[in-house]
Formats: sequence, C-alpha cells, structure tokens
Amino acid sequence: MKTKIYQMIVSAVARAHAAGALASAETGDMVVEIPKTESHGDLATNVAMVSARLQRMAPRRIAELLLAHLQDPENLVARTEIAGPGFINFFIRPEAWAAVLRDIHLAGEGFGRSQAGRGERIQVEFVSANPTGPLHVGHGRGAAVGDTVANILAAAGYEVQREYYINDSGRQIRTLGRSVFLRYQEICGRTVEFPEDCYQGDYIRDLADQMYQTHGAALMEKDEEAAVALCARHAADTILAGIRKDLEDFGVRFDRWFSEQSLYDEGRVEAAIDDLTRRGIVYEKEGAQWCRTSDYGDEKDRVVVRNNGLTTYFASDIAYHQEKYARGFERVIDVWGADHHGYIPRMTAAVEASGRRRDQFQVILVHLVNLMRAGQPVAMSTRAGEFVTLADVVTEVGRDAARFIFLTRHYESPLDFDLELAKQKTNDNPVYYVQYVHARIASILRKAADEYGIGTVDVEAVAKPGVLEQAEEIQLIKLMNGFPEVVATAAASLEPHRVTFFLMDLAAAFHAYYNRHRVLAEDQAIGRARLCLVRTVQQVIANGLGLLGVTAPEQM
RNA sequence: GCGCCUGUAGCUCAGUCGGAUAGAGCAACGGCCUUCUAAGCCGUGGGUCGCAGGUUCGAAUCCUGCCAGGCGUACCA
Repeated sequence: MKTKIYQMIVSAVARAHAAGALASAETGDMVVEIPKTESHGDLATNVAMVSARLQRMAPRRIAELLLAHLQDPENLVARTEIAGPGFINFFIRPEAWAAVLRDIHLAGEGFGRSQAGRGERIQVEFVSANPTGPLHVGHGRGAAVGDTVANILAAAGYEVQREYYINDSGRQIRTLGRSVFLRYQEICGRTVEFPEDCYQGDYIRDLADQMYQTHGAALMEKDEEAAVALCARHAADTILAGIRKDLEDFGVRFDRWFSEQSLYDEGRVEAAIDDLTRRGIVYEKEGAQWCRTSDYGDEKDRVVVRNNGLTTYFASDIAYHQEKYARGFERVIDVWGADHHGYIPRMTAAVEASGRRRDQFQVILVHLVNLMRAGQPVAMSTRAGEFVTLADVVTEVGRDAARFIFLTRHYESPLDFDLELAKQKTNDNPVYYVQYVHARIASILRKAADEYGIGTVDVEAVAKPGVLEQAEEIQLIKLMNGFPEVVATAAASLEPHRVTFFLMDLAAAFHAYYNRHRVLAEDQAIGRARLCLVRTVQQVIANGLGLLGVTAPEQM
C-alpha cells in the first residue's frame, strides 16, 4: 500500500512538471509514512515540504498542485487533505484494505519475506563460548539474538550463514586440562592445592571422575604434560558436546562449527602475520610483534606475537576474520558480550588492514542479563562456579518463554529476566499473550469446522462489499500490512526486538477485536470474511513467532 | 585520563530516514464472562524526553559542551 501511494506521488510530480506547474521533477528525500494520529489519515507524505527549496515554492502550494495532478488508477484513495505545514494525508478506502488482506492471506507462510537484502552474503557468528564450562544465561541471550538476527536477515532476502567459533586452543584449554587433572589426582587420593585461576565448578569433578573411570590411576604414572593434554581433550570434547545439546534444546542451529586450532594446523595464523609483516602493518618492538591498529582508528597498536614467541588471541582472530572474507562473505557480523566492547576498534582495524571496508564488519554487543526470581536478584558468581546455566533456565521456564523474553529488549539494554514471571501464565508474561492469539484463533477455526461446517477458509469472502468495515478490522489489516517492512527494517538495523514489539502490538489489536466482535457472526457472509481475517492474523503471528524461534501453539 | 554504551511517566521499556498533540506494559483505581479460550478486554489519572546551546519550516531523534550511571582501557582469554 505504501509503495503504491509512493508511486502515485512520484508520477504526480512528474505530471505536474510536464504540465509546467512545477520547476523540477525531483521528489527530494520524501517519505511516505503511517501517521501517529489516525485523524492524519492512513498514509502521509512530506514531499511538499522537503521539495520547497527545490521547487522555490511554498509547501502548501506545491501540495495543492500535486493533488491536482494526482491519479489513482486502482481507486485506493477515499480522500486526501493538505494539513499543517504542508503534509499530504491519504485516507484509504475500506474496500482497498480488503484487497490487501486477500494478498496477505494468499502469501501465507511467505508473508513477511522480502528481497530487501538482494542476496547479500552475510555470516553471523554467535555464542562462540569457550568449551571450558556450560553455557550460562548470558550466552542464552546471545544465542537468541544471534539466531533471530540470522532468521530475520534470511527472511529479508540476505544469504546467511551461522557459525560458532570454538576456542579450542591456547591457555584456557590448558587451564581446563590442569583443573581436571588436579581433581583427578584428588580422586586418586593425593592431596592437592587447587589454585584460584583454575575452573572451580562441580562439573570439573565430574570430568575428572570420567577420566578415572576410563583410565583408572594410570595417568598418575604419565608425564604431567601428557596427562594434562589428555584431560584437556576429554574435557573440551565433553563440554562442547554439552554446549551443542543445550543449543539444540534451545532451538539454535549452526551451519558450521569452526575450530580455532584448525587455523594453526593449517598455518593460517602464521600466514596472516607474515602477510601483514610484508605489508609493513606488523612490526617488531621490544622483542614482540605489533600490529599497527592505531593507523586504523584504534587507540594504540596491539601485540600479535609476544616476546616469548606465543601468538595472542588477537592474532588468531585476525586470521579467522581473514578466512571468513576469503570464503566470500560480503559482511561479517559478530555477536559478543558487552564486556568485550573494548575489542571492537582493534578488530575493525584488523579487518580494514586486511583490505576490507570498515562497514563489512559489524558487532552486536549483547548486554548483561540480570537473573531475578520474584523481583529478587539471583546470585551468580562465575568465580565461585555458581551460575545458573542456560539448560537450567530452559528446563524451568521452557524454551519459548526464554527465547521470547531475551528478545523483548534492545540488545544494548541490560535485561532483567525474572524466572517466576517467565513461568506465569498471565498477561504480565508477553510470550503467552502472543501465543494465546494463535491458540484462540485455532479454537475458532475448529469451532467453525465442527459446528458451522466451514472447513476451509475462503479468500474471496473478504471481497464482498460491506463485510469488513469495522474499525478494528481495518486496524488489524493495516498492522499486518506493515509486517514485511518491520522485518526488513529489523534486518537492516539488526534489531530483532522490532519483530517482538510488532507481535505484541498485533496481539493487542487482535484481543481487542475478539472481545468486541464475534468472528462466527450470524450473517454468514460476515462470518466467512472474519474467519479469513483471523486466519490471516494467525498466519502472521505464526510467521513472526517463527522468526523468533518460538512455537505457535494450536491449544493452550 | 581516554574510549564505548545508557539517560523518555512511580517502575520496566518502545519511539521508523528529523515530522503533526511523545506511546505501551506494570503498578493504582473502576468496570466486562448464559455468547468463538477471562492466559482476555474496556475506562481513568500520570511527562522540564538528564542539563545547556546549535543546525531548520520542524529535534526525544542530528551536532557541540556539560552532568549522572554502567562497562572497557593487558606481551589475558
């Protein structure tokens, strides 16, 4: 509808120009938008105001000329008006909205999809938690955001790949192995001092116990390095398998699991450093190798190879990101925890130094989750190994509630996640509010089939004049009409919460309509038209929930 | 010190590329089930958009400065 009005304006300007009424055929930076207040029409444009300078004419005068040259071949517009400083407001005929409804209904599952992304190849890397412990609630938010962003991008016509980067190399893995080996030694009866920098959680004891079950006390005889390496391998593999399962239970899937170690095995880290050194971007100072990130906007240069010869995490990250672009992605999106925000300038610098544009690299910084229970904060201390895992939360509140709540805020806002609220089956809990729409409509459809003998929804029912004229019905159609744009905007801005808010708006409009009007009305023509309307609402709710990875229940 | 993020109703938050009278939920109060699921709906009150300038037809939105809070600022990962 918006596009059609836009086209009408563009051709009106052209026609007015051809007739000599306007000095230019340009429309400037005009927009067509849905006004906040209903009295300002269904759609409005600021074209007269933005082109006032261009046309050297008063905005209201331009508006008058445009309306004189406006043509409406599809007979969409009931009336127009010029308002305020020069807005042109369009009031759409109710019958035109019925036609829109028919289009939405026919689009079905595909409604909401668009080609806005034009097939741009994008990689979304998210979660990427170190395999040194189970996923906690914060990872859950990152998982929900990353997965949903990927879904939304795909729906908006981008070609998306989802990836998990496994930090399976370096010191933290050795620390993991050391932690397990120490607990293993305890099991074998030796008294050991357990250092603070080792992983404290109970799961380390479980892993040590598994090592004991497999190897008995044999590792005590081995060289310590070898024993630690064995423990590290077993622990990382086991924990990673757990992470995969947790994510699967959370409805998150990845196209690829990428190993950091493989970068070393294939010589990519070395190659990346060599390449940057050859180009003078990596240089030596005080026995270490530094990258000139400060030439690309970072506040200082960063070490890639320490004076002890070991590469930094940054070095493998450079190699990893180079490898991503080499795979053909035009844009790379990383989802990180907000505590890593200081890392953005250097990573952006590295991307640019590697020959890509700055805007080919984007970071979504997901902020903290404050876990609550009935308004009280839940104590979480990673150091003491006391944290609530994602799996615990999913078990307690369910996958749908968890995912939905993670997406009810802009990811740059801290999120209070109340476990009791998430389980509540009231309108305080937004996920039930939205799902309830789907279930309610499913119930109506069942009733229509069983008691009214209307087994199939007839699209043409809405075309009959006089069947869909209630204000609440038009309101529902208008809202649904905006869904593809919501998805496209959410994709362009990487803001999944827009879809969540859209669903809550549509749900509110439906519940209001439901309470005011009976769908299965006595008048058969009206009843059939309304049935088509609510079936379409149900479809749009299902499509939106699908993007969020939340189920749309037939019954609640 | 420097950098990034945040500041909108009592609370939690939306606010489209700069648009018209800044919205929703919660909390408070008052109503609605013999009718398709009350896990729902309807109504009432509530605002110096952190502060001060600037840009322009027009600013919560863009720019500058300041204030407050959070996070970061390793030859850690």
